[in-house]
Amino acid sequence: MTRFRGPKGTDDILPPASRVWSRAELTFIELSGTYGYEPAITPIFEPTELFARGVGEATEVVDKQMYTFADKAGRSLTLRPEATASVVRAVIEAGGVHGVMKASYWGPMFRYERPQAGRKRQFYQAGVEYLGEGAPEADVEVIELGYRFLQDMDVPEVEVALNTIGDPADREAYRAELTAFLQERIDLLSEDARTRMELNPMRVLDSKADVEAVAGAPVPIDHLGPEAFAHFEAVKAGLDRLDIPYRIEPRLVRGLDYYNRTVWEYVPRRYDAAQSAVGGGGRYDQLFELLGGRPTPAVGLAMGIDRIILAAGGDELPRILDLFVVAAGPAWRDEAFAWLSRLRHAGVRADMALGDRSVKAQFKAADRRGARAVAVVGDEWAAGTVTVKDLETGTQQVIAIEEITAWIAEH
RNA sequence: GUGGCCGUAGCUCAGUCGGUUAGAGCGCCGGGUUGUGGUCCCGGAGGUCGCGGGUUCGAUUCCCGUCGGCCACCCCA
Repeated sequence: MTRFRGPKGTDDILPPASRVWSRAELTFIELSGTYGYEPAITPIFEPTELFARGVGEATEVVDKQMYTFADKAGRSLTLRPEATASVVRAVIEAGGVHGVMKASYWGPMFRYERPQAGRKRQFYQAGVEYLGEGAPEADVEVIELGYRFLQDMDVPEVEVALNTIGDPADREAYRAELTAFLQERIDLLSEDARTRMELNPMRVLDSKADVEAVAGAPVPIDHLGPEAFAHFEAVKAGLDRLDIPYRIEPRLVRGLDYYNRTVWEYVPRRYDAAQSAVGGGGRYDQLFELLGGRPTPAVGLAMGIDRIILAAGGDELPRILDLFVVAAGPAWRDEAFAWLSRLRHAGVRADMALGDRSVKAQFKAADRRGARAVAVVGDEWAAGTVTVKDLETGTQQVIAIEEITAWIAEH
């Protein structure tokens, strides 16, 4: 009998390690809720064409990283490599944005790549999309939200790498200038860079193989039209007012074609893996039109949950149980189990060890299962009392059964 | 997709210059006589030495393939 294994590049996240993931999900939902975002739940697969057009034919993601398959009717479908295209498609389909819409999402994404630490074929992103708002404060708000999320997740020393790539009209002139520059140095460029020069010359700027060749290259931030320039100035001023530290990174361009103006990434300084960005985002004012909708300004971000958990480091897991019920002997098991049920109905996070186990073994289980306290059901039950012990301090006392929730609240 | 390193208990790893009973630490289970964890002591369970093939009297050890992991490039969250 061959043992099964999970597919290459996938991770199983089991208890108790999944506690950290639950915490990340709850934290994100809570935080984005505070900023007024509500969940958008869209399919995990879409017509292949949506990503080809939305994300961009010339991007690596579309070119070679998609999980594409045909369904039984012969339709070409693709497991989503990112969520923005789906959310925008869904909103257009529902009639577009009237006023603004603030959507959040959480879930698995899929890219066919050679796996590495922090780079899985199925990975998890949490993100928000601020739709229908062109004001620079929207960019500021979204950047701040991602930054706060990383703080709440205890990722140390996060830096915001910030740039602007201007508007499409700004880029036409710039593109010609950049291409000319690259043409002069074509001998110094890597093979990758040469082919990329044709399709998407801006992407050569952040190629690690070409840092030297590209050192003096013209950069989009120096080729902004007046509106894009003013927008970027406002974004910077807004970040300053909110005390969000950032660093201008003129060569940051990002690999998804739909971005314009503001783009950024979050880079934790102490997380020195190659896959260093734990989140990123940008403005994408042309995407709605590109996908057949009305012109709608928008800005959004995506946070890489796998990488955030890696970057936060392996600290100890939180305790998840308020109370562990211990039966003083086999005679007390039924009573204890019934009481456990009542405790749970009352909202106490409680558990007990089942089966015939010694008191000692039950205490041990309480500790290992992450309980903060133990309650012993035994002879004192007849007097309407239980013995409770705080496992963190080691103190113990006898209390009335109905006082248990109050006691838990105090400990 | 390219190049490199690696794959022995649940985890981290040692080991066999090819030889018959494969080890440690941690973890897990039990015990140290009465109903008390996290420390200590004792005992126990647990291994197709990733998988397939080849060489050999004999392979976990050598060779090839394959699958998986890691690292760099690449890509991006």
